[in-house]
Amino acid sequence: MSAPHRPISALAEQVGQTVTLKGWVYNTRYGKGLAFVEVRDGSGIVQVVVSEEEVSAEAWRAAQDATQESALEVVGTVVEDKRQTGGVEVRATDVTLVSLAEPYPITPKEHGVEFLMDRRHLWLRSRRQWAIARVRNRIIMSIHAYFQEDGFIQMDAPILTGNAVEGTSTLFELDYFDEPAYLTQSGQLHGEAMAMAHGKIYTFGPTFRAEKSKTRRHLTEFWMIEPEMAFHDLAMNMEVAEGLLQRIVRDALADCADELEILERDTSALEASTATPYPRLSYSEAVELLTSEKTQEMLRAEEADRQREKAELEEERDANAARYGQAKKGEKRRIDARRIEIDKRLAQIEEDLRNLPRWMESAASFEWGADFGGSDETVLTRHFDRPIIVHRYPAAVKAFYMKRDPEDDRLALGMDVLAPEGYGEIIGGGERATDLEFLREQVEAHGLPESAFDWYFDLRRYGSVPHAGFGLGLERTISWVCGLQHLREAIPFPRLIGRLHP
RNA sequence: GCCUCGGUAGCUCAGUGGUAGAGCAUCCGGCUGUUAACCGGACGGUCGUUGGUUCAAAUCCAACCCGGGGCGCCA
Repeated sequence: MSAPHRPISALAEQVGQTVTLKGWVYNTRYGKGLAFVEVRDGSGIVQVVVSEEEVSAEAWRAAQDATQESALEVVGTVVEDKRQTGGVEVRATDVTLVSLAEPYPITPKEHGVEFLMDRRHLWLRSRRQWAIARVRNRIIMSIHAYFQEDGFIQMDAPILTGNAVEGTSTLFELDYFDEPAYLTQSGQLHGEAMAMAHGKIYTFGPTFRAEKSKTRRHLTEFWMIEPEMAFHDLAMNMEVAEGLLQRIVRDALADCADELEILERDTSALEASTATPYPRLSYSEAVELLTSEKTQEMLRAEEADRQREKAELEEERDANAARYGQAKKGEKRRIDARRIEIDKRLAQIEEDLRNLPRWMESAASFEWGADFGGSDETVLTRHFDRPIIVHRYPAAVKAFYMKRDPEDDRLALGMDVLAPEGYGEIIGGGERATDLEFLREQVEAHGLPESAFDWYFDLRRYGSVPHAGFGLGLERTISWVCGLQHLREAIPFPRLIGRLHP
């Protein structure tokens, strides 16, 4: 039986004690008679110092052999050292190699997206991916806590379904004992049935969309949280959504400070989202803001900002290039690294400069009745420092089950929550129609097969009540909180068009 | 489906018609405290594929394959 070992995250409380660590080699550095081995164990990373004079020949050999990601068992003394992250290091008295790793493909240097995605199973070990997974876990727990503490019951909607909910999205079709079946694109309709049994429920499960989207905001398989509440109207629905996001951000800021620092997240940008209320704009108000001179001014200012930043970066790049020839090696590496950064940022600025005129055009020419495009949503959110709730959309652009606004029949009581900083729609939902005849008409008008909805119509026959709910996209929420550039980092094994492996 | 950018060493990239390059990784040697350690050396290439232009193609042209980003759609 092997010795009991301690998690690295607990070492700070064990200064002066002898401990046993089990983990993997994250990085190594060597001096004469001295080896520095960074060990990670899933809970954290610590530097182990191995001195040739202080350990056996076998242990010294093991430290020399330890390639990146080799598995190790280390016995040593915890020593305070303020230079280290975590404030401690371990002075080894014994090192045993559990397994020697072959040359590891993911080095501590830069890698491209395709290379890393092909090795996603290994990439998960990297510090940044580790931090994202921990924030994901924190967010999941916050969601459960928020609902559980408020009397919601977690229930599961089926993943295999016989019909498309909204009739618009492209679904993954499969063969179900010679019948066509689909992977669910939403658990909402079943959620409504469960809410009529329990009052307040939420589902937490995978969702599938077969759209051939190639953007940083789309996955073909993602996780969605869908609360559904009986005796709730649109205003109450907004309060639930707002409270949920507030809880998620508060918990992440309170409990994931280290992770967000690893991710270099600007947490001050998240602070505003811990305070409610979040601004509520009706669709019509949003259209007014979108087409306003204020929006044009904001976008012009943004364009000028980009131009200025572009000029500054180009100047810095040229200055670096000029002194590159005489620079020493270490300096050259710094310049190279900085140039990669500058080039990346410049590419983004070029893209923004191409996009901004189109955004201005799209915003200015927007006409009441249309659905917002991605850029319109982004433009709207730039006026605010926290999520905004847009409600009462034209019925024509929303799903068949939405309740109409009693004060304006052109409108549906739907709502979208748009995250700040360009993260877009993270919540979509609304108040559901309660009238059987209205729903029948809508199903027909949308060209959907009435037979598929017989059970759904029953919910309006037997005790139909006002009710509402929404869907929260987990990965989009994680991306926002973590400040990610792409949704694919927010889930352990992302499924995208052209990506089913590993 | 459309638009756009890209594919050069294991990795990240430079190389715009004239003998294929750098840093890192790997291996060897050096250095008692390193933080993407550093210093010296070695190893490492059908320049995505096919065809064309040319005395000569990584470089120019065409088609195709693969990937990034954007639009539409949406969480």
